[in-house]
Amino acid sequence: MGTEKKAEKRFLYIVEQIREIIREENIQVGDKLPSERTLAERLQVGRSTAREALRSMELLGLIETRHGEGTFLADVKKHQLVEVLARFILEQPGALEDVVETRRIHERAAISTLCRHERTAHLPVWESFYYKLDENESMVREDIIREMIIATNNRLSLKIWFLLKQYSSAPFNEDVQGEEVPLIQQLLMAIAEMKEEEALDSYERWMDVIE
Amino acid sequence: MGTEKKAEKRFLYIVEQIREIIREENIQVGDKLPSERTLAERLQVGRSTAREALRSMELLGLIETRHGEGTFLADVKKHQLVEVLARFILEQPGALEDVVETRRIHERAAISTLCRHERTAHLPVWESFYYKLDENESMVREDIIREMIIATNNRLSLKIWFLLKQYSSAPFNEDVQGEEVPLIQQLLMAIAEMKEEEALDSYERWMDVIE
DNA sequence: CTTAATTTGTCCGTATGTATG
DNA sequence: ACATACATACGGACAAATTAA
Repeated sequence: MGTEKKAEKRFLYIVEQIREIIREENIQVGDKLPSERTLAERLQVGRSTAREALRSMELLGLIETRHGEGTFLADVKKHQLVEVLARFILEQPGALEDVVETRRIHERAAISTLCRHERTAHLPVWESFYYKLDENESMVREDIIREMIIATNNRLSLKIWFLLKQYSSAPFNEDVQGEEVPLIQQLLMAIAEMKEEEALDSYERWMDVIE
Repeated sequence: MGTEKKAEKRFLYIVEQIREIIREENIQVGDKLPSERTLAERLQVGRSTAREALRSMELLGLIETRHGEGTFLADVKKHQLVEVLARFILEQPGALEDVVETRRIHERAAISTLCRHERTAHLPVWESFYYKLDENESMVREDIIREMIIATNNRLSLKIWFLLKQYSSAPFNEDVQGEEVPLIQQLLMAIAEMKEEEALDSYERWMDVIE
């Protein structure tokens, strides 16, 4: 009753159960999870089994364990999984291109969405970006694109983008450089004017420059 | 020498070690890894510790373990991490709309890509679909769209789409019904003629009908 | 079909290092 | 300094599944 789900793997089931506990107890980011022994007892499994589930979640960056202190719900931005998985992915030919292309899919989609709605096309952020670029203020690429995806209000797309960004070799966390400035300004202007095609075109030329 | 990396966490270090073994022994996708006991002995750790590392890798989709049989190197393209992350995201309110929209993002991107390349725009599959629809043969929606994404040759996008499809409420596995037929035919025709805008427009109207 | 060996799945007891009060 | 709570780690034991003889 209630817990009748059939999971092929037990520890995957435990991961599910821990997720449920997090939800039921309304555990927020940074909060402490029940201890290993408590979890094991509550879920009616051995400590090793509970530990295997916890370790898996840790490698994914979902939780954070501190020796002698406890287990805590992690901020997703910890992304410990990235370094581990990136190495695996990079060893496979052709995979990196897929990652970059998929990242771009989400970026293009965000730009299209912005251009198609009055509200998102005229957010004060875009003007603010425009003037910062004009005044040669230091700006990071990923901040601009992140704002765009955030504005679309699709958190899943944002999450996927955030993940793919880490796999991308592109220097996304670097400052905007010389010849990019006018291209980004064109992009911002096109969004404000709701000219979708022009915006996407500026975007493509921007990407051609930095990669 | 060689293994002088300082890992805060032991099991992360073990994950690295296992990776090295995979590389050194030239273990290919589908091949069997050394048994847990062998690994533990080779890496000078307890079996529990080795298991925690293996389980972490399993949750990431890097390996596959079969009870009583052994541990095998998995195809990384399975990308189980997306699935795990997605489940966490889905608990947030409004997530379902995000899923549907994100799924559409990948579908639109595929259609755009198809229209922009001679090779993908003129695949025999599209003609075959067209005539099947004409002759009122039974066709499933997801088969058509899946073929489109496969044709773009972006396996990551395909994986994400496949995942999102499962969470979508849309009856994607059902047969194509009456009024959809002409819309899909328009879509297929537009792809063959490489008319991107027309194709996307047909796609939107198709989606409006079924959801 | 039976049996034995191998391997993963699970649990427990014990010992140790670390953080907190 | 001490006690408590917790994660870390090891190794043994047995169950369950698979494979091969």
